[in-house]
Amino acid sequence: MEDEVDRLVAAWRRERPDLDVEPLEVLSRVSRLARHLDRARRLAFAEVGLEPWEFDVLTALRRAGAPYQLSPGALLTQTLVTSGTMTNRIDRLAKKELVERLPDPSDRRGVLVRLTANGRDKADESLAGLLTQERAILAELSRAQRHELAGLLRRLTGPFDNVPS
Amino acid sequence: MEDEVDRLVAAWRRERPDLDVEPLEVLSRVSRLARHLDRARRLAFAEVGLEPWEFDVLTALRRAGAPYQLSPGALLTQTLVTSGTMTNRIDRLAKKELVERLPDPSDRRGVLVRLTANGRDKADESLAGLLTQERAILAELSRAQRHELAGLLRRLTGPFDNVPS
DNA sequence: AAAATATATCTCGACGTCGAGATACTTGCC
DNA sequence: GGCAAGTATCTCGACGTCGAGATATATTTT
Repeated sequence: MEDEVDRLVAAWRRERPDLDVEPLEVLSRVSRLARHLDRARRLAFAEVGLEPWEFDVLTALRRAGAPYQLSPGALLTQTLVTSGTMTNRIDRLAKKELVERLPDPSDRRGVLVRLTANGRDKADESLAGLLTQERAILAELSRAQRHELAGLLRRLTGPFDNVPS
Repeated sequence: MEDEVDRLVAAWRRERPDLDVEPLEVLSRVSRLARHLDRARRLAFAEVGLEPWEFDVLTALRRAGAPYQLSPGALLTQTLVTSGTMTNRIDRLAKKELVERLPDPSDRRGVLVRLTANGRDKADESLAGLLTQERAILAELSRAQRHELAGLLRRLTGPFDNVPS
């Protein structure tokens, strides 16, 4: 099946036959697919009354395991947002009583963000919904193909996730 | 090489062994990689004095071929933003004299957005820079692997790009 | 040919993100 | 111990996006 990137690449080959646009075959698809996924996730989470950004924060805490707490800094590296954004997110989640802020006992500069019981329920509930939706999207591929795809993507994300930047 | 998604998946398997989180192996990597790419692109374009969103619009017009014009609606489907956003983008690009708005002669509701000579130069210049950067990221993979990866991604983007939604 | 429906674009207020700088505490070095 | 450099978080103004509604024109229906 042809997609928008096939059309995009064909257009470049016509307009700029001097350039090798092969990299776009992979990376433009990644960007566009991510955008489609954002939209789809927004719809799925609306049923649970959550925004995608709320899901990202709540599930990062949920994954940490009991007592479901992390520093804002740890949340930054997991969610790939800036510090100002995270402060704002925590404020809003605290106002909805899905998380609470505690002083870090081992570092007085620091803070710990902890999931409330309510927040934990939301996290569990929304994860199940997300997985159902993602399974439908991935039904296009066989199990072996999904594994292959995951492996190839890991080679690209690895360098980003492992530099200190 | 392990990445953040490997850690994420391992954490879920520990916390929620009852759930099958295999879909995350693919789709979380897509979302995270897209976010890394956004950041990298922002840096690359800054050298040319462009924002990523400006690149997206200018190159869509450039690809259309002479006379380098498209309707706002056509730009919407290519860039995956909403109509209000596109109006705003065109306004700002017009103020910088990279594009101009013309009435559509065949539909008086419509408008055509056309690249100026200046805008065309910017588009060409920034595309070359982007490709250089993307080639570096993709150097992790062999030519055959890149082709394989592009093919698998196409199976996922195809359904999104071909529904009338 | 009038009415109803559909389409293309724009308007505008609400919202989330960014990012540079500020603050407060900690760590390493002399 | 005291000072310099480093680190964690927060503050806040600027900016871009969203999305529902408004407007104008096209197309279809009766």
